[in-house]
Amino acid sequence: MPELPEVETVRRGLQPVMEGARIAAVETRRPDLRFPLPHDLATRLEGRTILSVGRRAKFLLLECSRGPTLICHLGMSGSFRIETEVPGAFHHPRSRNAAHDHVVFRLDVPGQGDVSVVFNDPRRFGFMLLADDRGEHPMLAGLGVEPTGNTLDGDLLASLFRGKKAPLKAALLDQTLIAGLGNIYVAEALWRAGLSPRRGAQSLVSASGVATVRARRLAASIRAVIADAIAAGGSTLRDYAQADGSLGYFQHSFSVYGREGQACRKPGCNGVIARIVQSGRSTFYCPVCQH
DNA sequence: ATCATGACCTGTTAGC
DNA sequence: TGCTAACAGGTCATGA
Repeated sequence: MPELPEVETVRRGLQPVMEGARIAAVETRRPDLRFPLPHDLATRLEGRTILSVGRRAKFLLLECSRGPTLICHLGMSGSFRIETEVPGAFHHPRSRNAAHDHVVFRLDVPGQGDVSVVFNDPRRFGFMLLADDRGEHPMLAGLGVEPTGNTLDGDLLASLFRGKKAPLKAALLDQTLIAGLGNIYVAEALWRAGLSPRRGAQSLVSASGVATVRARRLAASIRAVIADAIAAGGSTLRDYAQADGSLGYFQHSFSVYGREGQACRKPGCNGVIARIVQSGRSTFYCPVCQH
């Protein structure tokens, strides 16, 4: 489900409640998600104060007092919801299915009293890990650059793609190169850049190793689509919702994702969006204006 | 090393 | 209407 913009949206929803809160208790309703939950999850976290709610790529990072950092990944179907003890309070769209509530954080929130943050994940592709006391973990060590901010430019993209035989689609999904893009935003970025997902990644590098105009265009497109999606609160597919229950609306801005058979939205282009499979995943693109 | 594929799970939807 | 197959935003382990 969640790519970087969705995880960032979740982070922003959790931050006002979790940051500064004391973890009173951690309840785990099953021993594992994608990986076994840390056996000492509760004992390491209970009694600690959450110092910050951060994000790296698609990982949420809860940095706690006196050491531990909880690393959370939402996988495909993970979500958090915030529950206050007020009767009749708002119902999160996913709270219907409490069978998939796997981890509950009981928090003591200054000024708000008792609040629970519940992790729900039907497919259980999500996971939670504990980093060491420096906030480091092998799962984070190999991650590439963030596509936010202005770090990612044509030159950096060219250096990442040098010698890469993989198609652009696969290279952009590679979290060790750029960290945080997923199936939706790769498709959208390539459409904005007018580049075919089938084009070899190394074709964006000139013979001398310098960024081509295509590399610059793609870097700009990636940054723009990620920034736009974050500003829109991410994309809400199916009934996925943010921690506060509200819905993102970037899905209304999709140019290619999920639009097979529909007209290309590029002004003046008469193409029809196609769907192909690359690396076992759907790729949507316009065969007319993306080369 | 690099790349593509299958596996992991459940829920929803498209199609017969 | 009901059953089945395909598909879903991610990542890891495998084998070519």
